[in-house]
Amino acid sequence: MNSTENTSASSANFIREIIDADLTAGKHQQIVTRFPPEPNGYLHIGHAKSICINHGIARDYRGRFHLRFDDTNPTKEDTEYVESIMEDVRWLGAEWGDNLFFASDYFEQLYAWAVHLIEHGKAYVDDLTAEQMRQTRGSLTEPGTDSPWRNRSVAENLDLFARMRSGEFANGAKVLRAKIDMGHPNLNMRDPVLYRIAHAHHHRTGDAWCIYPMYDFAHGQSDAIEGITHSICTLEFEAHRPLYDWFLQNLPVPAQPRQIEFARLNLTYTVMSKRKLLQLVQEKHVNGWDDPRMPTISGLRRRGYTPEAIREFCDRIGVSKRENVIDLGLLEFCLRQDLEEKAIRRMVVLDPLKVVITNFSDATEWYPGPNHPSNEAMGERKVPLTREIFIERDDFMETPVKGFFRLFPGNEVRLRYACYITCTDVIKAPDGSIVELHATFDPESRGASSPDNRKVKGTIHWVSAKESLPIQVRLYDNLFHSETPDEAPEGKTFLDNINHDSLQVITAYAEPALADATLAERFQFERKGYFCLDKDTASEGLIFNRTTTLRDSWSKQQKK
RNA sequence: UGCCCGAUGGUGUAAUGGCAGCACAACAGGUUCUGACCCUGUUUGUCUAGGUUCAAAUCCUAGUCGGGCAGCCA
Repeated sequence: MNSTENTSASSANFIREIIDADLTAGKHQQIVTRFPPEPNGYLHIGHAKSICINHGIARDYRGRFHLRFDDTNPTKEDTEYVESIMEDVRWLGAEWGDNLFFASDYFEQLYAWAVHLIEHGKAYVDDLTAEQMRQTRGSLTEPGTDSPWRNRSVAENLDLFARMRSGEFANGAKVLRAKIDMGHPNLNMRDPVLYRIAHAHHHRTGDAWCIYPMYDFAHGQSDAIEGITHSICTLEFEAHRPLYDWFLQNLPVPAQPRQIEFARLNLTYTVMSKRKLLQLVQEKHVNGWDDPRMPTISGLRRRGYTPEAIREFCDRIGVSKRENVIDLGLLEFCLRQDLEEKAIRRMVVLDPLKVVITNFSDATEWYPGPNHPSNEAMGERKVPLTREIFIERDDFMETPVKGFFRLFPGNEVRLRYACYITCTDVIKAPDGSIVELHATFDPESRGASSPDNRKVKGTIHWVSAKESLPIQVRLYDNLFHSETPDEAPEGKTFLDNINHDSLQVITAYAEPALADATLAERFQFERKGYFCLDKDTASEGLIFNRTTTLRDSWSKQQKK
């Protein structure tokens, strides 16, 4: 059972080493992990990292994975978030089975444990205001001072705490604090607040409570109740670990979970804090939590990312305690790797330039093309060729630069799957802009190869002008033009780093077969990128999101 | 200024006293009915200074730099 040989791709990391050591020491029969979101926002790619770590460990060690909502602050939480979080975790493939929990389910037990602390002289009701408490907490360099209410009798504390629960006091009038050490070098140990009064409606417990436990008083004990063996969280909770352990040692809890911290994920060209993401949504810099430019799970999903790509990414970035900023390029690499295999190939012209094949009849000829270049099982479809077609405007250059081997006057290229054409004329508007091209095709090249096997360097995609389908395409770019949007100069904020050209909506022309697209499918518009149908399609006609572009060594070379 | 944590190519991550490896990126080539995919090759690294040791990325000491902590948020 204590298998350290992982069958999956997940690699060893310092957390797994700790678990291996604990197993070797005989501390556990089974490993139990959990993902503990607060339902106050949507999940993002950083949460995916945590989910993958926790779920991956439970899977590889044949243990259990719990989904537990840390819902101890009714003023910020909502069932809308509970639902979106469950959908996202499930979509990522982290199954929790019957192990769905809520910290609010433990409120009664937590209350009993608070009473236990009071009875043992380890907690007291304090009448200090929030402001007074801040002033007496001391500073980073100076110790705090004891509250004048610190030495109330057990009986008085018991009475007061019961009255706090019964609703006798107003918000903020009193709190329950642990009696630890106001001079402790770790600020979290300076008599931390355990319970605060909040006459607020809770999304699950309704109006049953008007006092709510703080995170510190709820988290570790919830872990203990569920038998969590390793409570994995991010670095900012490191300073809370002594307190986490203090509760476990001073309360009759059924287990002794171990907290382990790792560094959260940071990605270039994006922000990851819940507060900032919420701000982007509320101030309408994006169109909701699932805007395809958002790093939220729902945004990535709508953009066309796959759970497999995200999981592969989380696996590759590793786990450590070191601050990190991962190159967005790695996420895109994982995406392309997955989509290359899954995407159905289609031809779509995003920026059309009309070409008249002057020696072509008025008939429509249908040519077969595979749905995938190396997976025959994906089948094929037929593409209609007519006398007038559209090609990509940038696949033509009147005066070609060095190295350009697509269409230019006198040059022959292959129309993918169809035939060879040679450009004969360039038709221009009075202002000099190119409005149309004339070309001739080689009848011998039908099927996209010729009997003489002559070399045709360029192959371009195209659609029939007559038989194509206009579709709306949404082209996305990074939401921020800065690699590190959080780093704004004096007087500026991350909002000043927003890329205002991150969304471009165009009309493109697609081959007829694309009309059958479904939400579940992924497409590669050949030579242009990966795309997927957007959910808006239902009401407005076919709408596609560009998930990401293809690697493009030509344009990269041109920029030099 | 107190306590805690961290530091390996451009980025991320291995090496757990014994040849600094892998991936992404970059660069150069090959292949190609996608300038995609795929294949081959190249460049780039142990924060600094001492110490322990036959041997240090790894252990010790000091420093430097980066991060976290003073919510009745999580």
